[in-house]
Amino acid sequence: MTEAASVYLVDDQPAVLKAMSRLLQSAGLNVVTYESAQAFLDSGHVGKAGCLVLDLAMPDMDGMALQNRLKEMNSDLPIIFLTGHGSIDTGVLAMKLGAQDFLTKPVDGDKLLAAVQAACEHNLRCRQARKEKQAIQARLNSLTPRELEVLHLIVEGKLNKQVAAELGTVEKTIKVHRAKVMSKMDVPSLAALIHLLEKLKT
Amino acid sequence: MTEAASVYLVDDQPAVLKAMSRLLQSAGLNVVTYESAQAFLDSGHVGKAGCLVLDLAMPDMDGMALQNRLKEMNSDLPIIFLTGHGSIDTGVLAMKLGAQDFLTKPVDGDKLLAAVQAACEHNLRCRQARKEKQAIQARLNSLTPRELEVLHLIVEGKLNKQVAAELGTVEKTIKVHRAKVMSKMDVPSLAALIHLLEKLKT
DNA sequence: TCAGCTATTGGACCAAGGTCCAATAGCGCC
DNA sequence: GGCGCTATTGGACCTTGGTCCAATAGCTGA
Repeated sequence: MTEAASVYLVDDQPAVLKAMSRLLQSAGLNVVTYESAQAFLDSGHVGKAGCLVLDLAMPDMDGMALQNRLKEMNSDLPIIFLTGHGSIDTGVLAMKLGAQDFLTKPVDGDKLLAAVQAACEHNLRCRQARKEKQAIQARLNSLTPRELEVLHLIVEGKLNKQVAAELGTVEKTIKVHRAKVMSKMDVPSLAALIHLLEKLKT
Repeated sequence: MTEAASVYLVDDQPAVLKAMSRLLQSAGLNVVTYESAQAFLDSGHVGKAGCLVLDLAMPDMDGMALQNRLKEMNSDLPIIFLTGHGSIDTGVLAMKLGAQDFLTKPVDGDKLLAAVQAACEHNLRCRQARKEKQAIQARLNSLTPRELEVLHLIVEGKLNKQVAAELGTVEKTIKVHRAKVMSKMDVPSLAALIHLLEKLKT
C-alpha cells in the first residue's frame, strides 16, 4: 500500500554506522547508511519515507548544514541528531530549526528506537498531508485563470451577481464558470469546496 | 489598546533576579520578579500578556515542573529557560515540551533580549488567536442544541431537505433553524460560517 | 486554415435558499 | 397559571443557484 519507511543513517565513522545499523535492523527497520551528508543528498532518498539519523559533527558538511539544505529543499524527512560533544546551544538550536530529536552519544538504544518510531510516524502523517495537498493543488491547476478568479470570490462568500460585478461581466457567465469550478474541483457543494481550500492553507 | 506585556522573571537567587531585571528594564520592558515557581503561580499572572523567564534549577518546584503546570492550565505564556548546569537532554526536552528558548547562564544580554522579544511577539499572536476563538465559541454556545445539530449538517454541505430527513423533520423547520444559526453566528454567508468554524479547529 | 480551448452571453426551467407572517406545543421558572 | 424559550410547521413570495440547449468571438497549436 504505502511506501515502506527506511531509516537513513549518516555518520562519518563506519564503525558507528555499523553498530547503529545493527541495532535498528534488529528492531525490524529498513536501514540505509551513508558516510557523508553529501552522499545522502546524492542518493535521491530525500523525498522518500522514513527518517534521518544524523551525526552532528562531520567533515565537509555537518549535520546542521544538511538540516538547512533539506529545509531549503522543502523536505519533510524528520531528523534525529546524534552528537558526541554537542553543546546545549546546538541542541536547542537544532530543535528550534525543526529537528525531531537530539540525542547524545553513546546513544541509548531504546531512546533511539523510540525517537525513530516517533519520527517515522510523524513523517507518515506529513507525507499523507502533503499528498493530499498535492492532489488538491493539481485540481486547482486545472482551472483557467478566469475560473480561479471566480473560485476565490465564491469562497469569500460573494454571490454570483457580486462576482459578476467585480469581474465586469454578468451573472450568467459566472454561473458557467462556477459550474466548471465545482466540476473540476470535484466537489458536490460549496461547503466541500471551502473545506478543500482550507486544507491547502495549513 | 492591547494589554501591556510584561516579563515574568522567576529565579530563587535574588541577585540573579536583580541583575536580569535591570537588564530587561533598561530595554524598556515591564518586569515582575518571583523567587519561586509557586510565587508566580500564586500571583495570578498566568493568563497575562508577556513571557516567562524561568530558572531551571530551583528548590520545591523547578522550572520544568512549572512548565508542566502551565501546560495543564492551558497557558500560552512562552517560557524562556535559564540554566547554569543544565544538560543537553534537559534542554532538548524543554524545547520538545514547547519552551520558547533555553539559554545558559551566565546569559548573554542580547540573546536574552532577542528571546524575550520573540516570545512576547509569539504570545501576542497566541493571545489574539485565543481571543478570536473564544469569541467564536461564545457565539456557538448561544445556539440551542437543535441549532447546533443543524449547523453541523449544513457545514458538511448537506441540503436543507437532507438535514430535515436526518433530523426527522421537514425542510421548513430547518430553514428556520438555519436562519437562526446564521443570525446568531453573525455571518452573512455559508462561506463565512465555514471559515469561522475552521478557525476554531486550528 | 481549422480544430480546440476559453470566455462570453441568452433563454428557459427547476431546485434550493431566504424571508415575511402566523400558529401550535412542550417545558421550566416566577 | 402565565411568561418566555425552544421546536415545530404552514403558506406565500422572492432571490439565488444549478442545469439544460445554443451561440459568438478570440486565441493557439497542429
